[in-house]
Amino acid sequence: MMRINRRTDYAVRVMLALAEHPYGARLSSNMIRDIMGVPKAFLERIIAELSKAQLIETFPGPKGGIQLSKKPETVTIRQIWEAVEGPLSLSDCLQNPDSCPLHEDCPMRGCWGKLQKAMLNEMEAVTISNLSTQVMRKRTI
Amino acid sequence: MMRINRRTDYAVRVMLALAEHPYGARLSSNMIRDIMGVPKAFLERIIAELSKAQLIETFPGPKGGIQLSKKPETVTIRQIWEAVEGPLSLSDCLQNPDSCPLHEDCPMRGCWGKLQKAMLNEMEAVTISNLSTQVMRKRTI
DNA sequence: TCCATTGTTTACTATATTGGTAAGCAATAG
DNA sequence: CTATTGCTTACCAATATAGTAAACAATGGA
Repeated sequence: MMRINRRTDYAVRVMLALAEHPYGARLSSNMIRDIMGVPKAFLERIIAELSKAQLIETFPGPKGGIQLSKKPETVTIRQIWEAVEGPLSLSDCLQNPDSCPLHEDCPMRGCWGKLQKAMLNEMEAVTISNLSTQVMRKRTI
Repeated sequence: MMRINRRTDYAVRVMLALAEHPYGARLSSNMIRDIMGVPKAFLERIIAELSKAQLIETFPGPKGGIQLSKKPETVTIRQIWEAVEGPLSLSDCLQNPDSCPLHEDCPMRGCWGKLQKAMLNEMEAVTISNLSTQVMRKRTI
């Protein structure tokens, strides 16, 4: 039914929870779980993936936690997406045309290729800073 | 991993096979299977769905088959998508905000809402006529 | 030093979705 | 009447998803 992955959704929530605090603030995974309602064990794996992609820095131990590794204005949805899912590929045919049963004329490639391009453009245009200021604006009205 | 549904892909192929013949031409499901490489039994179910959505007309019996019920310039990818998958909803939160665990401030709604909008715009902009002329152009070069 | 607190890693599991098959039914042209 | 077409339903295997559990590693402070 073409839904957003729960993991991806959670990953954006994590980044957003961080973006809603002053830059450099360090949050524990328990705080994020409480703010964003993400199951603990699942959350920790997602945090590890965001860390591997260098979108966040993590610190173990008491007073440890998680913080953004770059300014929220520079973190796009696409980056978060790729951190947890890898590059978007709506169809095998797109990255590997040879595998396509309809060969080089495949009209599907144009169809899904354009759709994928539109998605990537949109995901690249939105940063977690955009999203968090939207929330702020809503809250102050 | 967010892939295009095989059913949706096949549905577009069916429509495209029809669009590549003169308007009003009637193709049997076996012909479409051969042209587009879609497994027979699966194909027939997809055809039934396209028929229910009134994108095609079907005729049983010898000399029966399938034909477009409207001009290919007026058939968009979005229509085909919705015929086999129902309306796009990247997240429950989008159609039913009350179900959202993060309530009315949910920043995810903005995020995925914009992405969904971009996808729908793109899918609405592309018709099977567009796609089939692209193929034709490619073939004649 | 030891312990509580944090993140890391791996293995496992239940459920849903996906992609597909099989078989029998219904309509119809000749 | 029969061969040819589409229609419907039930079923199945493989995979992906969402999540749990448990053992582990780092580290700051008493």
